[in-house]
Amino acid sequence: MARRTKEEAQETRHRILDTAERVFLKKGVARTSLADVADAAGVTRGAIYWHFKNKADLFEAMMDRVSLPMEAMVARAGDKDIADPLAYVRRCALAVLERITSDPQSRRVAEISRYKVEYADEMEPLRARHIECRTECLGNIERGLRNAAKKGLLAKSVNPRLAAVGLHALVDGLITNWVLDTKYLPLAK
Amino acid sequence: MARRTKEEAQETRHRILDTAERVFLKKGVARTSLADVADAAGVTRGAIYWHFKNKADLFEAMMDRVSLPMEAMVARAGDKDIADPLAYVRRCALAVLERITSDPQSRRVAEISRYKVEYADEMEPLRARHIECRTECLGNIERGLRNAAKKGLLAKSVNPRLAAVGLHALVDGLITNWVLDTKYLPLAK
DNA sequence: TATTATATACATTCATGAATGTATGTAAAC
DNA sequence: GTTTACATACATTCATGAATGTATATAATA
Repeated sequence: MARRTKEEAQETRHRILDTAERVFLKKGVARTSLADVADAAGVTRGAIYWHFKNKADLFEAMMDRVSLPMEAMVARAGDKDIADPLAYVRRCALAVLERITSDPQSRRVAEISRYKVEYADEMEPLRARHIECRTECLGNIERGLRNAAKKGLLAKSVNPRLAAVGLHALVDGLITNWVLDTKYLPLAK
Repeated sequence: MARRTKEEAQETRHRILDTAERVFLKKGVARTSLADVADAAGVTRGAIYWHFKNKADLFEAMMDRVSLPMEAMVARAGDKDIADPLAYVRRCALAVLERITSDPQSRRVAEISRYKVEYADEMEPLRARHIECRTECLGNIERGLRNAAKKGLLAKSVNPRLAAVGLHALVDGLITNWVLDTKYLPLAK
């Protein structure tokens, strides 16, 4: 096929990513071949190999589209200059839940990352990245809670570390279980 | 090879299951072929196909070995004749965490079920079973909390349903994250 | 401005290597 | 003698990655 203009190329790239999301969700990452994605996207494998190195690379790009913004939000929870850190942490947690439940793309990706991919072999690096991200996230929450305690906004009896771990686990568990089927109804909190 | 006695056959069956655990954990379920499992277990694929229908069947049998006992324990949380239902629920949660952290087999299977398998295609039935099990588990916890409230052991301001969902999500999240790397330290609670 | 060169954005083809399920063989247990 | 508990062999079906083809956008040049 003829060469496309740069904008058209970006368009196909995004189409491939969108399609990968849907196919991965349906068949699981391991069982979908790049031919599956290509067919569903109306291109050939050649196009995919042009834009991405391999399936792991495609997967990573797909994840980054939604996880990077989320990470950015949580990243500021530990900032010193936030007036009410406790409220910020709370809003963070709620915002993440709200986003997952309202934005279909976020929901799809969350479901894929929890039920449709195996963190082994060539996906192993993703696992490392996941751990790293979580560690950072926990650190930010902990710092936020510590700041809150300093300002007298949080009882000093609570261990910031354990509270951070607990909150994180709770949110993570809620997402994991809500994504499983939407009748689980967590939005209340 | 020569025919084995019935006990020997059961032994092979268990060996296959044990081996599958380790190989699934290492390579992920989708990427391990039955030949991989057979080689590691010192048998041929013929043996596996004799004892199990296919990979999904093998996987299910492997899961059942550890999940069935756990389910049984939680199943009694809703019983009417328990003296302190709140304490029982609490002990249940702690027992599950204790088991996962102390029993290597439970830990392996937990890690597999969370990070090394994709719930899609022929594994889809497992997803349905997972949902069903969770629903039942939530129901039991909720009943337990409701019984506790009736006995005045629990403040009536807490919504039993939401509390059950929250507790379940918390435990689930803790397991999910502890299994990721053991330095996460949840045992405190 | 017209021409040319080159990098781009794919499509097509091919070689290779699994993985699966089944069918069949076989020797010992029962 | 028959069934059991496997091993072996085979046919079929993908999936991958690389190699190659090709037409055009774009930039450089004249």
